[in-house]
Amino acid sequence: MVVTQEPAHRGARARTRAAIVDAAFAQLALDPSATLGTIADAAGVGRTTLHRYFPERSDLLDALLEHAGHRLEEATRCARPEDGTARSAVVRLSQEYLELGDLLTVIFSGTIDATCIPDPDGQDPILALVRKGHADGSIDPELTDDWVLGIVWSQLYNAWEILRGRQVSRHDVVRQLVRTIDKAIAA
Amino acid sequence: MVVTQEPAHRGARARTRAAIVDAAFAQLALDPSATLGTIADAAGVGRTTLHRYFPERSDLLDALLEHAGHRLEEATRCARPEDGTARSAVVRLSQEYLELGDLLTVIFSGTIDATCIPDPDGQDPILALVRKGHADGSIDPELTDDWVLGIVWSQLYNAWEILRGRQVSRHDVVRQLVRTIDKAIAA
DNA sequence: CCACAGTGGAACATGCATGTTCCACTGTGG
DNA sequence: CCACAGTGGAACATGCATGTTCCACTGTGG
Repeated sequence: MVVTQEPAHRGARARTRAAIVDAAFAQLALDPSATLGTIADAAGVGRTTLHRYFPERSDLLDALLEHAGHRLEEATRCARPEDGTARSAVVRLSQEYLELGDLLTVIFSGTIDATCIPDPDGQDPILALVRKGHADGSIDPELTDDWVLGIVWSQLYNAWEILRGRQVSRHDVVRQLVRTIDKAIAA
Repeated sequence: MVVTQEPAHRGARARTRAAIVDAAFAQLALDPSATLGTIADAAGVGRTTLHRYFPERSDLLDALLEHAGHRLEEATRCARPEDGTARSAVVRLSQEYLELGDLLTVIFSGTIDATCIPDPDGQDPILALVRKGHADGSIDPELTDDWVLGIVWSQLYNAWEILRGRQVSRHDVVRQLVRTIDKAIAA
C-alpha cells in the first residue's frame, strides 16, 4: 500500500522544518536582522541543519512568505468576509489576523514583503472589504481605501506589540482593538 | 571681541554634522540596518569624514537620539499641550509630530530607543496628556493609557508612510490623521 | 600668499554572518 | 542488529561592514 513519497522520515523532516519556520518568525519579529545562528538556536537545531533545509537566507524568507500566505488565507476564510456589512467584516478579519502573532510583526516590518502574497482571488482581502464598505456606506467616506487599510494594519501591529510586551489579558487587547478599529472606520 | 570657542570653522563643522544627521534619519528610515557608507553617500561626505564626526556607529545613534529629543521638545511646545481639552491637545500634538518626518519612522522602528528621551518634565508628553484626558473625561475610558499612546504613535507612523510613499497631498493626510485619531480616542 | 581647518580617497586590520564540507553520532524501521 | 535518515559540531572560505591610518587636496581667513 503506497502512502506518500517519503513514508518514514516525512514526520521528522516536517517537524524540524516547522520548528525552524516558527523560530524564524519569533526571532525576526524581535529583530529583523536576526542571525541564522540565533534562529537555529531558537529552533533547537544546529546551524548546519538549518542550512540543510534552507540553503540560503533567502530560501528561509521565501518559506516564511509562503507560510504567511497560507495562514492569512486561512484566517481570512475563518472571518467569513462575505457576511454582514463590510465594516463588521473588517473588524472580524482584524480579530482573526491578531491570532497570527509574530507573523504580523514580520510582515509589518517589511522583513518579508506581504504585497507579494496574492490572495487566490488575486488581491488583498482587506482592501477588497474596504472598497465594499465604501460602496455600501458602512465605512467612513472621508477616509481613502489606502488609509483605512493602514489603520487596520497599524492597529494590528500595535495590538500585538502590546500583547506580547506587557502582561495584558488577550481579552482586553481584543476588546480595545475591535473598539478602536470600529470607531475609527465607522461612517 | 570674543565670539565663541571656534570662530572660523564652526560654520563648516556644524553644517557637515547636520548633513550627516539628516542623512542618517533618511537612510535609517528606509532601512534600519543601513550602512555607514550609505549614510555618508547620502550626506554627500566621505566615509572618513563621517567617522571623524562619529567615531563609532553608536556615537551617531546617540546623536540622533539627542537630536530627536530636541525636535520632540520643540514640537511639543508648538502644540501648546495645556490648551483646551486633553483630547484636542493630543490631536494638535499629532499634527506637530507629523512634521518630524523620517524621525518618526526611526523612533517607531526602534532604531533609536525613544523611551530614553525624557522630557524636561521627565515623562512622555503624550502619555501625560492621555492621563489628563482620562481624568477630564475627553478620552474614551474604555481604552487604557498605553493603548491610546499606541494609537497615536501607530497612526503617526502610518500617516508618514503614506505621505512619503505615494503622491498624496500633505493636506489630505493631515486631515485623515486628525480625523482618525480624534474619532478613535473620543469618549 | 600662506597657514590651517576640513575633507576624501586608498589601503589596511578586524570581526562577524554566511555558506560549505566532512565526519561522527543517534534513533528507528525493517 | 543493521541500514539509513537525520542530525550537530568542527573547521574552513568568503564577503562585507566597521573602524583606523596616512596623505594629498581645497578653500578661506588673516
